[in-house]
Amino acid sequence: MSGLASELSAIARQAFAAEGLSESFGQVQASDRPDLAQFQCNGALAAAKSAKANPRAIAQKVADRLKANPIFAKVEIAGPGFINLDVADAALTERAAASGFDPKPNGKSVVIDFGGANVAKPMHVGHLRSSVIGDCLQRLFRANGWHVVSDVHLGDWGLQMGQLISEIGHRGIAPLYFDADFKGPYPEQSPVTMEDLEEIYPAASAACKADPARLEEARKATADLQAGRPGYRALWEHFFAVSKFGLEREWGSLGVHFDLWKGEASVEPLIAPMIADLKARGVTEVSEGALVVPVAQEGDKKEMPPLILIKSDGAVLYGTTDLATIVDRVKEQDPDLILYVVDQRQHLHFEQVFRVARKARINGKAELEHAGFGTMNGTDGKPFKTRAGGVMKLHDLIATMTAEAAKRMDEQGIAKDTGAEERAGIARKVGLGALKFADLSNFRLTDYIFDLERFTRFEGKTGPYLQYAAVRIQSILRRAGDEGHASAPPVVRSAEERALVLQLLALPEAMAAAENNRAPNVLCEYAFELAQKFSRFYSEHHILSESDEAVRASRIGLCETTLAALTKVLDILGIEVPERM
RNA sequence: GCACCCGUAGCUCAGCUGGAUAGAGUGUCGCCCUCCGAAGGCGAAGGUCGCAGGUUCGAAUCCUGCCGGGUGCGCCA
Repeated sequence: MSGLASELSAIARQAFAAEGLSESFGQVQASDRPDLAQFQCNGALAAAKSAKANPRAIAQKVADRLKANPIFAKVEIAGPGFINLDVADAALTERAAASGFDPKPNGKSVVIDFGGANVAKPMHVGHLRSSVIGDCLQRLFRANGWHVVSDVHLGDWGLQMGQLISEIGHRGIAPLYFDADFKGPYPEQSPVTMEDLEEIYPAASAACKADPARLEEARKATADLQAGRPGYRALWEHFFAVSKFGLEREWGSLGVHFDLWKGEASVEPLIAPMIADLKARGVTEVSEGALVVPVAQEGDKKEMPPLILIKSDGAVLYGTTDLATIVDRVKEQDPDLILYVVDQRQHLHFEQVFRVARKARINGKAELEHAGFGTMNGTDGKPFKTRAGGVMKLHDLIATMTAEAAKRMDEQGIAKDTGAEERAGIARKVGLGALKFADLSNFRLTDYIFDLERFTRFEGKTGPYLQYAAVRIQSILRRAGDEGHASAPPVVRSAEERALVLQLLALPEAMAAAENNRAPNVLCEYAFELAQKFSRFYSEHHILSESDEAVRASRIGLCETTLAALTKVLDILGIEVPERM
C-alpha cells in the first residue's frame, strides 16, 4: 500500500533524474498552502543550492517534464521555485476506488518491549503510557507489514523479589519455603494471593527503606534466589503465576495483548554464559568489587557510568538481564529492530545497555532503540496522583473514565435508546477511547496533563468525537442498506469530495510517518482531519436523499471508504467503535 | 556541577530531515437546522514561536550562549 504523495514523488524523482539531478530532490508532499495547490515539491530550491544554479530555471525544467504526465491537472511554479501540483479528479477517482489496507510484508521483524509491569505490583497510571503507546506501535508496525513480536518483559528478577521473600519470611506466612532441609515438592497452591502481594510489597519496600538490616536481608534473599535456592525459587513461581493472572486481566480490559510473557527471570540461564562471553571478549572490568563494562566513548558530552553486570554481593541488576534478553531475542527472533517503549527517565540506562551490546556484538543485526515517553501529570503539572495523594491504580482510572463517559452520555442524550447492558458497553468503549486518544495524541516525549472533563468531551479533538463520527457513518450506511440503496466506487465531483478523497489517499503516508517517528500522534491528527473532512462533505451534500442514483451510490461508496479508513486508524490506535450510540 | 527532554494563541497542544501568509482543539464573538444524527458546518478576533547571537537567498525548525520548567547521573527498577 503506497499513498498518492509517494506515487507523485516517484514521478518527480524521475523528472529530477532526467535533468541530471539527484532523485532525492523529487519528494512531493501535501501542500502547506492548500489554497494554492494540493501538493508541493520544494526540491528545485535544494537542487539549486547544490548545483549553484537558478532555482526557478530548475523548477521550470522539472515542471515541463511533469506536465507531460496526465495524472496532473496543474503544474505551476511559485515564489522562489516551489512546484505546485494538483492531481486530476479522474486520477483521484481511480485511486479512491482501489484503496485497500492489506499489509504487504516488508520482510523485516521487530521485537517491541513494552508494558513495564512488575511481578507483585498492581498496575498504576504509570503503566498506562507504555501499554497504550506500545500497543499502538505493535498494531502500526503490523499494519505496515512488519513481523512483530511483542514482549511484556516483566520485572521479576530484581531486588523487589528479595524484598517480598524476606518480608514473607518475617511474617512466617509460609515457613516451608524457608526450610533449607525441605526436599520438596512444594505445594501447587500459592501461599499468597495477588491481593496479599499488593499489600506485602509496599510494606516490604518501606521496611527496607527504614531499616538497613532489612535491606541487607532483601539483598541476600535476592542473591540466593538468583543462585537457585529451591524454596525461594518455588515462592517466586507462585508470585509469577499469581501476578500474571492479574496482569492479563488488566491488560485484557485495556485491549492490550502480548505475544510473549517473558521476563527478566526467563533469561536467567543465559546470564552465566553471556558473562563468560563478555569476559572472553575482554570488555569487562572489576571495579569496587563489581563486574562492570565501561561504556564511555570518545566525544561523549556527558558522563557515562559503566554498566554493572554483577554487584559486589553477587546479584545481577536489570542491565544484566536486559543484555541477556537481547541475546535471547537474537537467538529466538533474530529481529531487525528491538524497540523499547519505556519511560524517558530510563534513557541513560538504555544508552548504557545498547553500548555494551554493540561493543560486544551480541545484538546480531538488530538496531536497538529506546522510544521513551513523558509522564501523565495532574492539573498541577506534577505526576498524576489521586485526591488522597497516592498512586492511582490503573483499573480505578479506567473505572473513572467509564463513569465519566456514562455521565456525558446521559447529559448529551447519547445512546438513550439502548438497553442498560449495551449502554454500559458503550460507556466503557468511550471511556477507554477517551483515555487512549488523549494519551496518544500528545507527542510521545512530552508530558501531558490529565483532564477528565476535556478528554471525555464529544466535541473537539477527542476519542469520543471520533467514535461518534464513525458511528454516524455506520448509521448512514445502515439506513442505506435498509432503504435498498446501492453503493458504487466514489467519484470526485465537488470540492468537499475532492478534499475527502485526498485525505483518504494520504493514509499510507500518515502510517509511514507515524512509524518512522514512532509517533502515534500523527495518526490521531490524521483521524481527526479525516472526520472533519467527512463532516464538511456531509454538511454540503445529500447522500441518501440524493435523487440522482449514480451520484447517490458514489456518495454511499465514499461513506464506506471513509468508514473503513477511520475504523482502520482507530483500530491501530487501539480504539474500538461501538455498533451504535 | 554535568547531561537529556521541554518552553509556540487566554487554556491544552501540533508543526521541528530549514522553505510561501506559523496550525488545530478549546474558550470568546457572529452566521447556518421546513432536508440523511447541529455532538455539526461557515466566518472573525487572538501569537516579538522563552531571550540573544550565528549559519543561510530563506530559521519555530540547524549551531552557540543565556533564562525558565521537568528528569537523570555505578552496585533500585
